[in-house]
Amino acid sequence: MPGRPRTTRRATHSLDQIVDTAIAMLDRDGTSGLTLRGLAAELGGGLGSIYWYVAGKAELLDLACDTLIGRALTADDAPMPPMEVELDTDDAVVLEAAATVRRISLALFAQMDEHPWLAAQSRLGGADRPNALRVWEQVGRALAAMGLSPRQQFHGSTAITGYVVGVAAEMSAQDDAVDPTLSQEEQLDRIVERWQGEAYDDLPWIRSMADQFRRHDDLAQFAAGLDLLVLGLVRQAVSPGRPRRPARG
Amino acid sequence: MPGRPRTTRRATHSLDQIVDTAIAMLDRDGTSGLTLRGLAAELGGGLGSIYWYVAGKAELLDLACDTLIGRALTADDAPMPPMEVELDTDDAVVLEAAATVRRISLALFAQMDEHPWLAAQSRLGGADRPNALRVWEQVGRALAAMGLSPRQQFHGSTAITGYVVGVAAEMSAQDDAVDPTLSQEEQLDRIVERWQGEAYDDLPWIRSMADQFRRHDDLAQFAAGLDLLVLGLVRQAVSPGRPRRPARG
DNA sequence: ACCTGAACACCGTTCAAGT
DNA sequence: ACCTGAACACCGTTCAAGT
Repeated sequence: MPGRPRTTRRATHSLDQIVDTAIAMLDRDGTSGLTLRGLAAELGGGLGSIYWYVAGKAELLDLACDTLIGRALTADDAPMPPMEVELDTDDAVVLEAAATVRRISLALFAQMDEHPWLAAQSRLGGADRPNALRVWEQVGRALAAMGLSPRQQFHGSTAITGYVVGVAAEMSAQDDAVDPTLSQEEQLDRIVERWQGEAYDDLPWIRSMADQFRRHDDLAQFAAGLDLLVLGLVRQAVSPGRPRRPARG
Repeated sequence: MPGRPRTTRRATHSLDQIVDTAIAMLDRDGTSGLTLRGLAAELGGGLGSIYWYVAGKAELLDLACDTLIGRALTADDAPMPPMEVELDTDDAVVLEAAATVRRISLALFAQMDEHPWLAAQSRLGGADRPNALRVWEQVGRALAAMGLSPRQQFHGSTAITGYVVGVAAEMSAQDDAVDPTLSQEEQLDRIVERWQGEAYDDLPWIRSMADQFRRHDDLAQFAAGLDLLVLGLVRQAVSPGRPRRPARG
């Protein structure tokens, strides 16, 4: 790994500028559309100079991902749809922890919704992604505050992070699959049309979902499954017959 | 899309052979290690002949993925860890549907565990993946049999499929991140060691998970989160105040 | 300390030519 | 109908040479 610039004396680039431009290119052209040559051209510099700032394309992608995950960590404007399931407890600490898990997950989803290439790149585990680790930390702390056992904390944190990345990736891939020149409306029509073909004759359930699919909302869909997980975690936390959570602090 | 071979008269290749060899290469070398030149060499033929069977690398990957998903659909040897949560209902139809969702999910996970490149490629939605669509269909039918509303079926099916792909992808990525020449034991040690470094000084929760992580089991971890989702779906199905599910048949 | 661009070793894809 | 391999248009990465 090359050194990061300590002084900006003669630099015409900066790491931040490179990463920001890379993110803009990724948003426009997708992961395979990000090219080091293209990036150099966009930056108005030579191809090789990028290598003074990052070790290669993989590290550049790591940085781009972690930058956006970092924005999710500090975002306070992520949409927060109301919970549709009853958590069925009045334990304020548990409820607050559940709200924290929801808030982080929804903020992550908002970034992955805005940047359709992100979910597929998001190894939230794995080192050299400091902000991803911070996501894990915050989810884990919330589950600990709920009073879950260490084992439940461990399993619960991977369930939440896996769910977020997986559902976002599926949704992003679905959007990629259709002609992007069409309107949102027409894309949905095109897919539902395909479901009427004879290839789907033995997939009646998918066909029956045409109505749901036509008026579906990615955010509501994401939140619905998330809340199933949150509900399950809260049930574990308040289930009788288990030792109470330790006092905080 | 080129035609598929109707006769095998003079063919030295077949589509099945190409896909199977590609899967073997993917297992050995990963997604970026699968090369059309390498594949041609392994098949003992020319580079161009592959293009008579598949339109390109993307279609080859689609076929490889869908082949393995198809194996998950017919597998009856996938490990089935017992449920650790109480479903708290004796409705036989609901319990059977829950078992079906669990069985499909665990069979998919088994494939993704065995083929670490699979999860990252798995757009389960999206057409031109017939077996993936069949997974969706089967999960959806089970949720319908539970008596969930169409909206709950729709949200539930994306939650399950998203969870499976997401958790499997995270676990596969984690395994990639460490030196594969080391033993399983040593890889875990290496990661936990890193957690003791000062970079993790403000990530105390992650550090506290060292014990859990050292003796973790991917399958148990996957099943634990899956069961949270299944529990949530069953709660929705049996919650009072909703119209009963229609009789079957 | 930071930048440049030619050079290298690869890719996936195409296609005229074969059998 | 099926196969071949040279040719093309790209990649990411390296590195000697610049300022």
